[in-house]
Amino acid sequence: MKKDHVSNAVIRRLPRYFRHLNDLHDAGVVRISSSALGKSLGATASQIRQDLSCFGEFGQQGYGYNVEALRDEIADIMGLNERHTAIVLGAGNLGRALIENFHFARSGFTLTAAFDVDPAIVGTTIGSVPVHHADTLEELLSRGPADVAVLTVPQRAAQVTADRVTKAGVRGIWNFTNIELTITEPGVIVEDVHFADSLLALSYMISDRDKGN
Amino acid sequence: MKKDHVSNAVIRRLPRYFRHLNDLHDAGVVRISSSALGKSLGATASQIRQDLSCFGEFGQQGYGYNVEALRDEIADIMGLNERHTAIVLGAGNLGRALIENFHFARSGFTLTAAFDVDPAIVGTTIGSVPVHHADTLEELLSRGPADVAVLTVPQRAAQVTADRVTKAGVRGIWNFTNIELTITEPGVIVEDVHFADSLLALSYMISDRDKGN
DNA sequence: TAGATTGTTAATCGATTAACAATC
DNA sequence: TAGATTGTTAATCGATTAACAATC
Repeated sequence: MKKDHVSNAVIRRLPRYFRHLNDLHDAGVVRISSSALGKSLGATASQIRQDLSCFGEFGQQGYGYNVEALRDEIADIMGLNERHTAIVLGAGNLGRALIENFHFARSGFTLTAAFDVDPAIVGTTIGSVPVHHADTLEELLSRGPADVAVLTVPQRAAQVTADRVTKAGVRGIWNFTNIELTITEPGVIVEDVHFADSLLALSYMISDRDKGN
Repeated sequence: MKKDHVSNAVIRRLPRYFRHLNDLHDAGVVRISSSALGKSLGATASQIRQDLSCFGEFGQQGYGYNVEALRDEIADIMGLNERHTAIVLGAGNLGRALIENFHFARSGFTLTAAFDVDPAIVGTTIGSVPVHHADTLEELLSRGPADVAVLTVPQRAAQVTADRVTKAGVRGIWNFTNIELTITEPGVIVEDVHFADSLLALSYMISDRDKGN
């Protein structure tokens, strides 16, 4: 039974299901049961069935799930077929690395442009993505809007840039700065990729906490 | 009352507390109550007090918390003062971007070396970090071990490299590849930074799910 | 002292797991 | 048909929130 609200925990598991089903498909697996899928993912069969039931009924009693069909369903649920577009704000090291190496298309995104202020790179092309001057952001977005802005600007420019780009109609910000963004525009989603938080969590987990006791 | 097991949810919130307390400290704030802290973080006072109580008693009735002292306590809890070391495996675009831009020291880490197979960069230095040939990984780690390996190699090299480096005594892997690593060495922690998962979650959240209904 | 705020215990809420009738 | 496995309802578990006595 389709749910109208899906919890964040479920949403975060979808990409993993997708990735795993892709691997299974590539390996030639045609069908899989929730318990087999659960075993290979380190989850319970119950959880997988519950998760999927948020979106519809994709299995068949006595058979399980068709790997390819389920993968395609999950892709569709995640919006992979909606031809989302993205722009990169800040074509420094990280921005450049993402443009050159991250496969946006595999997540259903088309990278249409990058923006920077450095005269040395404005006007150039990274991969096949043109780098425009940040001053032209609003103008270019008014002509061709983008769904998501990849925020890879320096910390100090993060909030201002986020303000500009949300005002210009972007619906999501993929935030690689370590800044906690404040969004005034309603309905805009911020997805944080806080490297430092991640490394600190790892630091905690490898630390010797029992020194004293 | 100190807990011996701390839930993952709590651990993931610590870096955010730390960051926020740092900002407050920089802004000259000396003391703060759990309710004020909660308000500015978008959390309940209860949650903050519960979270902190996992590690000890850092507040004072009628007063609240000393911002600097609490920040330092949290830093210590996360292992920021343990002088952890890290190496980077794979000095391509992403590895290079991390070396040049990510402030490892702010998370308590010292970057001691990078490794790659590309003869064009082996022997060079990125920032102040020397790039060694991957063949010398075991030898160099046996002389000077590292706590964490930053895994920024190509997908196909991910599992083999993880195997090598865990065998060589690394205790944590900061995994930037999109591979689900299998770790045989006991006690090794993998912290995944799955860009694609993050972007897909964002894709889901900005998608029009009500098209049909 | 009076007011404020802690740490902790109890209550609630939500997410995960188990159980099972339905059915391929 | 018999066995397998689903989708869903119920039970359990864990995490968040509320309440409050202790006390600075």
